Parts: sequence; structure tokens; C-alpha cells
Amino acid sequence: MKLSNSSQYAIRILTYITIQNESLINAFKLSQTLQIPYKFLTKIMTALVKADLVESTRGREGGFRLKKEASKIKVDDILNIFNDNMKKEECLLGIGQCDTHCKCALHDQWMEPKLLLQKMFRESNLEAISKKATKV
Amino acid sequence: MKLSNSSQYAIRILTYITIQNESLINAFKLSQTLQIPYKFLTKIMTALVKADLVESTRGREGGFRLKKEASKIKVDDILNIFNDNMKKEECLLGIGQCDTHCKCALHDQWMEPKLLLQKMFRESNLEAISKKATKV
DNA sequence: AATTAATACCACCTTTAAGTAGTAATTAAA
DNA sequence: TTTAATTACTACTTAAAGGTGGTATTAATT
Ligand code: SF4
Ligand code: SF4
Repeated sequence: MKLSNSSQYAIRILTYITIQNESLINAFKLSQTLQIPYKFLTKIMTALVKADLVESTRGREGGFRLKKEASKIKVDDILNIFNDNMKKEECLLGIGQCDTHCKCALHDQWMEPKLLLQKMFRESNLEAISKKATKV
Repeated sequence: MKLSNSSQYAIRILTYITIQNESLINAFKLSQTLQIPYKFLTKIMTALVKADLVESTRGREGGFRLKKEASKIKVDDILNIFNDNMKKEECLLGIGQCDTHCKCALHDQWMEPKLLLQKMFRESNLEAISKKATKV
């Protein structure tokens, strides 16, 4: 019942970049500040670049910045990259394909938290959540 | 954002045993009915026996039955076996040790679904949920 | 032009979850 | 007492996530 490390890291990275609001932040700084293993972090950054959430500048004095406005990047966009988002049909017991008539033992109780999680992921954007964070 | 296969299987197994309410059900029957790989299922059953949720009878005509009343077995008890329960300090972004003053970017939105999930796991018992299930 | 500091890429290693195989122990039935 | 049907135990294999290492590429500085 948790997000993958990649997703957790990615959200923290992007939140931090949003808060800093500098022209460019490099991987070493991110790795140090957020305590994420450098090599793993660069792997994640490459994924964020490929997903068009971040743009990179190579070479000396290079680094990363957001590619869109922070308000346009939703948590869901981040989770999608690592296949870690809460899908409409997200299933708690792994039987799948159920509805209100054909349902598993936990269906009823699962619907409410599931919807809240979907809502949180789909409606939260980086600008909004980065304002709330008091630590990254 | 999902339970482990072991937890999913275990909940389905125990729900099915509760619904059947037979004196003994054997692993082959469970495996067939619930479409769970036989060898993996027997491994899970051993864990359930060791956790005292189920008792077994070995040898010919043997099988499994609940060791306590269904109403006394909570979903949380099952998840605990596979270390898959929602702990009080369960953390979404992996920073840990936060409160309302020192919190991550998603803390506020995470509290509500987290509490609902805790509630679901801690307050649901096998008797109640097995009545709701229309499929296992 | 050479050096340095950065990202990109590719291949590998490690750990954990998921699943499989074989055999021993147990018990009822034949 | 033998056989068949069952759970228990131990060890292995596979797949996926998490993480590391080395080198190529890029670009500003010297
Ligand atoms: S009812 Fe249960 S098994 Fe069916 S899709 Fe929903 S969570 Fe999964
Ligand atoms: S505030 Fe965020 S990082 Fe801190 S414990 Fe809660 S979920 Fe984890």
C-alpha cells in the first residue's frame, strides 16, 4: 500500500524544483538536498525529461528546470510515468472487472478511499502542493 | 498502490472459507475455486496456520478451517501477517516522521484516505465482509 | 584547443516478491 | 498393513524493483 520509490522521489524532486524556482538545478544538488542516491536520481531525471515535465541543459553549468508552469503539472502526470497512478478500475483484491452487483468482499469499503486518492492525484498540481510543503 | 499478492489471496481464501462454512476445505479445492497457484496457496495457508487464524488437519480427508469465529478475525490481522497493513505512521512520500507543522507536499490530502483505509482494515471482520461479497 | 562540469545512455548488480519443485510427515480408508 | 490423500518443510527459480558503474556526449570556462 505504497507508491514506488521512483514515484516518491519524483514528487519530492519536482516539489523542490518548484519551491526553489531557480533557473537551473543540477542533479548533484538535488541528490544532496533530497538524500536520493545520485545515480538513481539521474535515472529518474531522464524519465522526467522524456515525459516532458522537465527540460535539461547539458554540459557545464547545466541542470534541470520545469518545462511547463507548475500549475499545469499534476501529481497524476508524475505517477503515470512510473505506472503508479490510481486507475479507474484499480482493484484491491485482484479479481478485477466488478461492479456494484458483482463485487468482492471489500468493494464497498474500498470505493471511498480509492476515489479520494484518485482525486488527490488528479487534482493536485505542483504549484498548489509545493506551497503546502514544510519539508521535502 | 496495492496490496501484495499474498495479502490479496489470503483475504479471498479466508472469505471463501467463511462463506462455505464447511468442516474442512482442502488446498486443492481452494486453489481450483479461487484460481490461485497451488504451491503458492499452500505456502500462504501455512502462514495463516502459524498466525493462528486457521487450523489444519493433516492426512487423508484433511484440510483447513477457521480457528476463531469469523467475527473475531479482522482484515488487519490478515494484512499483518504479510506486513501489508496500514500503519499509523504510514508514509506516502517516504520522508517519515512528520506532523501538522512539519509535513510533506501531500500530507494534507493523504490523511483522509489513509484514515479510511486504516478504518477499513481495522474494523472489517470476516463475518461482515463475507456477507457482502458476491464473488471471491 | 584543452579542461571541466554537467546530462544521457547502456549494462550490470542486489534485493525482494512471486512462484515452483520435491520430499517428509500425517492420517483415513482400503 | 499398505495405499492414497492430505498438510508441512526446505530449497530453489523467476521476475520486477531498486540501485550502481562506466563511458559517451555536450557546453561553458580557461
Ligand atoms: S470489487 Fe473488489 S475485486 Fe472487484 S474490482 Fe473492485 S476491488 Fe477489485
Ligand atoms: S507528511 Fe508526508 S512524508 Fe511525512 S509522514 Fe506524512 S506522508 Fe510521509
